[in-house]
Amino acid sequence: MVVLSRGGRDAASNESAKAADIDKEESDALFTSSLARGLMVLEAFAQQPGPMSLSEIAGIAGLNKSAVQRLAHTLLKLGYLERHKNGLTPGRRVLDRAYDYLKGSPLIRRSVPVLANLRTSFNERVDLSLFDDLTIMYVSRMHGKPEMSHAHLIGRRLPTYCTAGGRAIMSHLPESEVLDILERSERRKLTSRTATEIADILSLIERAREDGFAMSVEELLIGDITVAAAVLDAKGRPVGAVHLGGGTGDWSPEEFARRAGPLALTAARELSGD
Amino acid sequence: MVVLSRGGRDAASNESAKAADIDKEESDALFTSSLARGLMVLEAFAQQPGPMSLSEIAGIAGLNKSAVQRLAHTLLKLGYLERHKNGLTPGRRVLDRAYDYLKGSPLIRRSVPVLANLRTSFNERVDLSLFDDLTIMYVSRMHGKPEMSHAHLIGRRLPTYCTAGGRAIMSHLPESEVLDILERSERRKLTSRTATEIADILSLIERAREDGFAMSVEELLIGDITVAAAVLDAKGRPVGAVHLGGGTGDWSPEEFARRAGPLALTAARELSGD
DNA sequence: CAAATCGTATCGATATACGATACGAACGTA
DNA sequence: TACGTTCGTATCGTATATCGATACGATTTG
Repeated sequence: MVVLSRGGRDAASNESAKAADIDKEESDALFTSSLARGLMVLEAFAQQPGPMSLSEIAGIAGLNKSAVQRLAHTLLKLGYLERHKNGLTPGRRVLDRAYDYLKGSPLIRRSVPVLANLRTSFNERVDLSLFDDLTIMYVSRMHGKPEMSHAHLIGRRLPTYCTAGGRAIMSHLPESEVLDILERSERRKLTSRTATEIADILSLIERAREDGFAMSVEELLIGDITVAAAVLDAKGRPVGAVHLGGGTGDWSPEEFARRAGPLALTAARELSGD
Repeated sequence: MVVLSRGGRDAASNESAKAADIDKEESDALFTSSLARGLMVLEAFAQQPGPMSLSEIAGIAGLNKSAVQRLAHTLLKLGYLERHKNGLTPGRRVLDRAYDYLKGSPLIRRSVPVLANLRTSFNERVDLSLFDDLTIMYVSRMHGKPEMSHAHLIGRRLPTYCTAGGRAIMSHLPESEVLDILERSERRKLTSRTATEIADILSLIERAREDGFAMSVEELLIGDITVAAAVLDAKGRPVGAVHLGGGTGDWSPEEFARRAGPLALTAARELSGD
């Protein structure tokens, strides 16, 4: 019997917890729940970034105190947790694992020179994101003008439905899959200009399909304008996007699209076809 | 009984495996070895970044095939591993955990504007690293001139003994601790100019103690020159370093020290004392 | 000073992870 | 075509490692 309380599971993964998943896991002889529970302890810090006590972790992860005691003890010893004065925090070891991921990814490896060149020819923010269902995850950033670098950390996730990158990606997906994503997305207005109606988003995606790149003007952050083009794998499936970002103070949307769009598209094509 | 084969343990952690650790772990009722074994599966990718089969993982991690089958199955389901055509690779979930770490760290949070300003006033590479015994780990980078950005990824570790940051950090440690670090370090010549003799390194550290910052000229990479100052916690213990890097084509070591040294020191002080 | 909460330690029961084994598919070679 | 290897996957009886209730001293809080 695999004991995975609903609360803990939902807390851990925001998207992949469809209704059927739980049934699957319950009848899964190969599933090692000790490992899953240990990871739940780490995942608790997604909900509360700061230091936490064992009981707090237990509450968020949906585990009893004894389990958290043992699992945290183990993670502490292995460096995946660290002891601070106010409680436990994630440990530096997690960055080692992230490094392994980045180092092992051919896409990310190849992207370094391409993005660096892109930043040379266009002195603005350059990002690479990976497609992951309802979110896109930022994995690489080359800063443009320092005044525009609001803290974007590696591993940050943003919604697929309202980002330029997400829409560029969706423009390479079949309609049914796009609708599935949009319907499952919690489409909130992050700014007053965020497109949240499915019809509106579909027409923006259609536009992106024609242009080869997508644009988002102040939909995530006032003052920010982003253009993005999708990176495809060998089979033509979108796996990520190249983003170029600038400030509305420096650019009109039309100018930005004219200048940045083709650059993003070229770079994305260069990275495509692993 | 905690079954942790020597090979697997060593593979996983390069520094914290002192002789006593194994005895400790053997008589540790709280240690959850299933969790540890699961993490060993992930840690295998530190040795071989690319896609691996179950057997390959088993070989590197020092686990039998059945264990890897179950653990990998679990990690796969949770997103910590991904399936590629040639085998398994780390999954995007590991980047989520890294994000939690970065987001939860007050030092890293505070460093973003400071490093951005630093890059404004000094148009070269700016890094933040964290001290971790024999290595320092890079956690933040602001790129300078694109032509100088060789791929430095988040989570990369470099030796403490031969980096400017490491020596800046050691200049704030008691002599006994410095000697301990130097003696346990495998001091190799990474370039012809790498300082490897303990006496030489100690005098460089002494120099750093006087100046407030350390310098490393082509000790890691020919053509590269780095200056760094240590970031201290509230108790005055070094926790990391601010690095400024430039090219030997653009700077003489003396010029670079005169210009970059004080900037690194100021930034490091600004980040100190949490 | 009492109550709550912290981290830590102990321990018996049993659910759980273990690992040997088997099987079909895919691949490369003879 | 046939064979040998290695892959991923599935099964299962057993031993034990994990479980979770419980207890304790130290701190903190009201």
